[in-house]
Amino acid sequence: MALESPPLRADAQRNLERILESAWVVFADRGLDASVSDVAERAGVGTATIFRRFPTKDDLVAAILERELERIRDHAVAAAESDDPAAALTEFITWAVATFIDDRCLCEAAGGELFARPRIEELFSELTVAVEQLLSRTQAAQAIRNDIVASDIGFLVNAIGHAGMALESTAPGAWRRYVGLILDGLRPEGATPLAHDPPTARQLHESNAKALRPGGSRF
Amino acid sequence: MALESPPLRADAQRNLERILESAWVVFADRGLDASVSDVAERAGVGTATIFRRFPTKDDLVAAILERELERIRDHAVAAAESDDPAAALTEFITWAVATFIDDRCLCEAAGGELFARPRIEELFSELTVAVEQLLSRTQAAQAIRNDIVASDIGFLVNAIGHAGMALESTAPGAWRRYVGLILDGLRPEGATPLAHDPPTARQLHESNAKALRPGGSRF
Amino acid sequence: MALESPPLRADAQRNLERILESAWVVFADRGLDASVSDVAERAGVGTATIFRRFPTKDDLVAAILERELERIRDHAVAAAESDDPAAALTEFITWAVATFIDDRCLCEAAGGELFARPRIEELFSELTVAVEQLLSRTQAAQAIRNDIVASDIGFLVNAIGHAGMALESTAPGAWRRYVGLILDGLRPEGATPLAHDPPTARQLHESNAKALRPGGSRF
Amino acid sequence: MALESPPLRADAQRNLERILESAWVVFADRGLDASVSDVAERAGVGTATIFRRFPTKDDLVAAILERELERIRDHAVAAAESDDPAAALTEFITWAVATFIDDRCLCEAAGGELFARPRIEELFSELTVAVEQLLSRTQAAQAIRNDIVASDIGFLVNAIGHAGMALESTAPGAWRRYVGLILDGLRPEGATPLAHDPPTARQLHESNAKALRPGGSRF
DNA sequence: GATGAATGAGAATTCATTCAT
DNA sequence: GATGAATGAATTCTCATTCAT
Repeated sequence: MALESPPLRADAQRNLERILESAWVVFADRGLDASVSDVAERAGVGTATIFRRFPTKDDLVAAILERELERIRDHAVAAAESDDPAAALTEFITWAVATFIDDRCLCEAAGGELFARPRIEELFSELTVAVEQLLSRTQAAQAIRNDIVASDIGFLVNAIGHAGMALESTAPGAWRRYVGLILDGLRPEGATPLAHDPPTARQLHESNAKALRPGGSRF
Repeated sequence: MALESPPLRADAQRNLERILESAWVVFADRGLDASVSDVAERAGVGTATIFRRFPTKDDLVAAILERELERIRDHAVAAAESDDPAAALTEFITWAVATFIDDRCLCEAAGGELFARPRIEELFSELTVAVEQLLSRTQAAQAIRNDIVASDIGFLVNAIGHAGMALESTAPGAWRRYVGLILDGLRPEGATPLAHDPPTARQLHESNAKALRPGGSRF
Repeated sequence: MALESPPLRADAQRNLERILESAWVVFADRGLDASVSDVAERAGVGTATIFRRFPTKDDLVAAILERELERIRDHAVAAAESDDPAAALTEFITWAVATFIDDRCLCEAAGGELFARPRIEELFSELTVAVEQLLSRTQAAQAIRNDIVASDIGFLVNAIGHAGMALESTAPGAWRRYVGLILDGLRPEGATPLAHDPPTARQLHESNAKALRPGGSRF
Repeated sequence: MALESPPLRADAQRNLERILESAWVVFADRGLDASVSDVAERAGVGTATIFRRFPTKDDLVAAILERELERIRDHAVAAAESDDPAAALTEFITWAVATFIDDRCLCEAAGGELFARPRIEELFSELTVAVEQLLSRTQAAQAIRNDIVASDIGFLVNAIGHAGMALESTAPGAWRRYVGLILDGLRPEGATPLAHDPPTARQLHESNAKALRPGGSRF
């Protein structure tokens, strides 16, 4: 993620990748309560090897989140440049929810205190800019109501993604139903005034830190 | 939580109530990661007293959930009998989301393996019946699209409630915005066909058991 | 140490005493780097039992220090009331050095950050008052130079005690030689003006916290 | 620390010097609990480079101690040849205490098992000879009591140095007060017979090995 | 019946030392 | 010859649950 002065040695690079890959699988699968030992075992390394690269468990989780957020941002940027913004918006929201559903880690960390980290804030901000642009173009095409802002999309993706994930094992794909419902609600036709201002992007990711984990890190 | 043959002694009954009350406050406030000792301390009893009534922590949490579900079911039943089903539905959804937001316990447990317990399944089933009835009457009044079923309401309340809770500390009340959006999506006007069948009530609460806690209880 | 509202149960009291006794032996013997597990093993209890009474290892060590400081204070108070203050001062210093030598724990903790705890500060302050009184009476009898204050005695006891402890295994009792030397230096005859003001009592025990453990607790 | 057959390559020599310099700074500053990695980082070398030259951390610390002891011995030798032995003795003691206070490494290692190493024993012995000579000349001038031997000076410097170091952060320079007191105690006037024979030089540095670190190396 | 004490099984994290490049 | 990566053994501390009083 960051620029390491000397490029990592070949074997270390391999291990680092195995660690990230394992952490991604383990945390996506079992959630953030999974232990670092679980990650280490899957990666075939000792726990100390992980702690060498990632001084705390939070650092490891943050690294995974960064990769995920980079993917999401990239997707949003591409969507913002699409010829058909309305279709691109629909596709982006659907894809983003699917991404949440695939990754418990993303889902559980969403809005948590990890989002206060500079790099993550930065990515989040870039993501917000891209979505804002996508929304503007869609609104210009009158394909979405005008009172919607980027943080609304963030909220809804998180909400549907989180709840949809739980449903995935017994009713796979059911989440698509709710994405459809949300999209219907976002259309300009029949829109009624909304009861509250949208949260700012900062409110969206700063909040939960205190709400969900009053005593500090959950770990 | 079946009835024990001999009715509880007066002091035991008092203790039981204090335990439930304390557990409700503590878990609603600090989430399910709060320790049993915290509950015991607030209730002014020893931990062993709690474990006598509730063999495991899960049993205690389940008892709380039952009480919450009873309240929600009662509210739904009343709504189902309202003279103005459309208004009653709106009010019920709003109230239910607010209830989720007020109660971290409900929020964190929603859809988890605790929902597989018989008594909770039963309550859930009663709740489903009431909501189904409320929906039918609203649909008869053409105030809501016809492809919506009770489990959809359950899903959406859970989704908005969970995500809204996290937002509550920095953007209090912002969740009302999303309730409004959902309600717009539920209106018959401009509805587009949905991509997937709704989950069954059973799917809605059975699923997450495995999805969220593959390794058994989180505790 | 503190006043517990309900007196401990008989077995718990026994365990608590075994824990304190074991901790005293282990820390006195092997120093503060000894692990809590070592203490637990010697006490015949699990580590969690120790952490139940003493939330952190520091708390356990502090409890031991309190007991030691109480003994030292009591001794000082008795000395201050002696009929022969000069003899009492000599005896007190000798006894205090011997106490240091017997207890690595006292020796290593002396002046550390544990001394910032209220109860320990309080005991230290009481000790200081008693020594001050003992000194005044001895000075009135012209048996000790007038420029000596209580913190000087504290410093010297600590210095000779610490260095003497190391010597104890190969030259047992050799420390008495240096107590004698110090006492000669404290006599009024031939005293030359001292190069520096004495530290205050606070300086004496506040200092080392930062000097010796810049990164926080040593543990 | 014997001479390796082939003289070191130029770069290796440079590295060795940087390691020693860094270790001296780091250990003097942060104490012996500082990690080998810290030393390596400051030296700009890998940890393995350190362990190539110094098979264990103790070996590295010993190397530092040797350099310090060499300095102290040199100072003592110079003092022993002074024209004014009494003044030279005072100056030497003062300087030695200051040296202890400046160097946590020296202070923490003093008397520990590292002093059992041949090269350190040798240096210690040379130091003892020089101090003995300085003492003899001072005693001949009747400027110091006759019952004082070199190991006494060692003990006292260690004692005042160690305790003084802790005081340095809040009462800088206060140690000079105690050097003065000690010097008063060393004067022939008013000397009373001492209670114990002096330790031998060997006792002075062999002892602590067992006293302070019964379980082997602290590291 | 009720209590608080005891515990065992982890969890994160650190560090001296060894090994592959 | 030098490097940084890897590791295993410790250490402090937590918590659901069981037991003795």
